[in-house]
Amino acid sequence: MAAVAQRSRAEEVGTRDRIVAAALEVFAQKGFAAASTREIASRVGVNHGLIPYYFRTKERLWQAAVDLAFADLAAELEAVLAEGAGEGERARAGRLVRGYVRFVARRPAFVHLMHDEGRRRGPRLRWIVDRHVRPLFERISELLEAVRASGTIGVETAPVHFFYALVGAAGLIFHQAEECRRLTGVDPFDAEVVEAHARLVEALLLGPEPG
Amino acid sequence: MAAVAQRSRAEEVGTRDRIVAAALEVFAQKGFAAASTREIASRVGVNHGLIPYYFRTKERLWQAAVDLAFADLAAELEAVLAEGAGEGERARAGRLVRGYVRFVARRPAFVHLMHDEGRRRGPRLRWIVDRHVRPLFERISELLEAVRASGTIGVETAPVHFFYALVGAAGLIFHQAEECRRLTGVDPFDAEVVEAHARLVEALLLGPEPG
DNA sequence: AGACGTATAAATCAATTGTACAGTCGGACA
DNA sequence: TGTCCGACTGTACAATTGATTTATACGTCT
Repeated sequence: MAAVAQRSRAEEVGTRDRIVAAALEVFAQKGFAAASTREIASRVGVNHGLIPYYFRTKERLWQAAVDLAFADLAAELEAVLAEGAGEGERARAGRLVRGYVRFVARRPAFVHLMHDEGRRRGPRLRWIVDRHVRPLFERISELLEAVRASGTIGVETAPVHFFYALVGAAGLIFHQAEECRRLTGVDPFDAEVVEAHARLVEALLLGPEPG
Repeated sequence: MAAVAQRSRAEEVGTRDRIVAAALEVFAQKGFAAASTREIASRVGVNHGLIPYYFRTKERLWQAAVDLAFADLAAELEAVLAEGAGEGERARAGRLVRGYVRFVARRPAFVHLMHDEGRRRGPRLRWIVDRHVRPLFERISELLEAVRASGTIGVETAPVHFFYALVGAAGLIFHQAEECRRLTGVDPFDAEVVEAHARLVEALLLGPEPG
């Protein structure tokens, strides 16, 4: 029942999971269309025939990779909001924003994936929005709405603007990290740079902390 | 010397230019790797052998398309800043931000291109940064710096953060327009939505207009 | 009118891709 | 010990790709 691989029981990770992890990296780097299942298999060091074997199609492999990325994000946000339980809305929103910035800095594959898929109509967009993005959007919108009600932010703007302004301001520097390095010499993934960006995005979106 | 096409001199546009324009669309939609020169040629209605004939390689065609996109942006920003000549730094920066938002709404191909190429090291990134992005970055940084000096914005943050926060907040909703539609039902390219987004981004980055 | 060069088309090539398939190996269980 | 089944490999195939080459048609200049 354990379904341990024949090859060497020393590796507890399981070939399938390693394929998914590699797929996330490659899909993030190249985008869905340009990513090749052969490269993914080659990174794991297995035969490329294993991909149709485990996942049937490239698309299903992609779904598994996306599930992995979003599970990671959900865990991060959960933890961040749990830490701030009992605090005011502004403080919790601040935690959320900073937590999101740190997350995309730690897992740039997530931003790459979203920037790749969010722009093309098709079954993959439908799948990712309905399964992953919508719950996230509603959760974040709720919180932003609460902060807005407390008066820090201008009143007349629809939540969708805040959402994309937040996600865009938070993520682009990491999505285009290579450009940023070439352009300014700054490495966005440097710990201090990440923190500076987190503080800036928080300040831009939520205004100065009261008190 | 006029090099008018043989086929029908009625179309003054020239096959080559029409290929470049189509290439910009296709590269923006699919990304460099996934875009096929055959589809580009097919959109124009010419044989795909014409692309190596005019441009030698796919990469050079891409460069021509990028030049076209940035020429468009430069003209827009030039016009916007000319309009605001003589105004204060805050007002000019406001014009710039709103102008940029309107531009990416009008020419989403620009954002798509940048989001695609800004993330991968390689000759295309070097080319686009050195040729197009750096002048833009310096121009915008200058203006933001001037505004910052006037005190509206927090002092301790490096320009690179503002730059990517601005570009990200301004562009993402248009880059991921399909996602936005699916997620919220809102069409980002609707004129009123564009204006609302422009106002929001201006307010977030530059603070309330003094006076 | 004839030569020439440019613009376009058609056919072709080698490389890469996702997927299908047939086989091999090794442990579990009888 | 022998059979079975899941994990894995290697090969093959059709489709698509960027690029090369060859052929054709038209305008221009002499």
